Amino acid sequence: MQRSDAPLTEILKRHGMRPTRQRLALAKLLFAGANRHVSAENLHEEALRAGARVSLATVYNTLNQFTAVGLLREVTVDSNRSYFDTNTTDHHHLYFQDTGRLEDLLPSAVRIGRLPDPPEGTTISRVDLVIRVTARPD
Amino acid sequence: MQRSDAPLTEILKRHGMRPTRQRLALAKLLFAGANRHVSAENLHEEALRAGARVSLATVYNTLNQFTAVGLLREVTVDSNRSYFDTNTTDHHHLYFQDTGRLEDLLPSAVRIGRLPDPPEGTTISRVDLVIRVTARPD
DNA sequence: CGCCAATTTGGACTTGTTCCAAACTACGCC
DNA sequence: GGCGTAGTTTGGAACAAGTCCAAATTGGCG
Repeated sequence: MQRSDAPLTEILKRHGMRPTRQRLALAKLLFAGANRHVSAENLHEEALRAGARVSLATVYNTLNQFTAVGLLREVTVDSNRSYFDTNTTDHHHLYFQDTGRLEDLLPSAVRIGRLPDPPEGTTISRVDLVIRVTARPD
Repeated sequence: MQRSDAPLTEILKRHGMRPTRQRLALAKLLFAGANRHVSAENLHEEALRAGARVSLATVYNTLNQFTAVGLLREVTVDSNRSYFDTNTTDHHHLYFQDTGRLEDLLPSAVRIGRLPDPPEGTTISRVDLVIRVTARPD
């Protein structure tokens, strides 16, 4: 936390969270570079490897809090593990079923021509499109 | 199993499964009427209510087997529960986040204009589109 | 009918995630 | 700078969905 986590600190504060050591460490891993997709276990290991002392429970808490305030988006591609995406803008996903890798697709890569109107009394909260690919057998 | 499960028996045989009492009971619930979306717990309860003695383990086995042979399709909309869809043709889903209800969308209801080419060495195995709706706050 | 491989089953187990009560810490206040 | 307190973290227990397993059962063929 020595140098220039000022922006991260600001982001946390702006969303009503105290900039604790743990949250800053995780935020740094999540938001320092390019967009990423992480699972809780996954991020926990990475944090430990990076020397941050954070419990798995806190990683779960933090991922959920970040998601609640819109810093992350949950992606549902695997029915027994949650993934979180640092890219919260409108886009789609490419999922490599063999490896579990998840990749963003620019919204421009997919054109969704028409959507049905949502049923009476409901609004569309989100449209998720996932292209699942496997290694070509050959 | 008294009357006319012949077609169901046939379907099971055709897919290399013995038409056991349990599989016939589950198949009847799944394929007797309109298309449906079920979870394991869900189908298990229903089977018990209908008087079929089936263990939860068998429900899991059967759903997985049916999926493996293409009688069912797994739908991933909730990261901590699996849903199975009796409609295995090309279509999309409407998901009511408040209630967990899942509904089919005819392929004609959504037009996907363009898909990206799959990465080198991979083939698209499936394209899943889920429209998530919530009760309109008002 | 009798046999054998396929199937079912209850219960133990695993894995992902949440809960909880106790310990810790950020931060506004004097 | 210390203090108090509400917010946070934590390890471990608890939970839930799903799989595994070895023993018991059963479908189908000869």
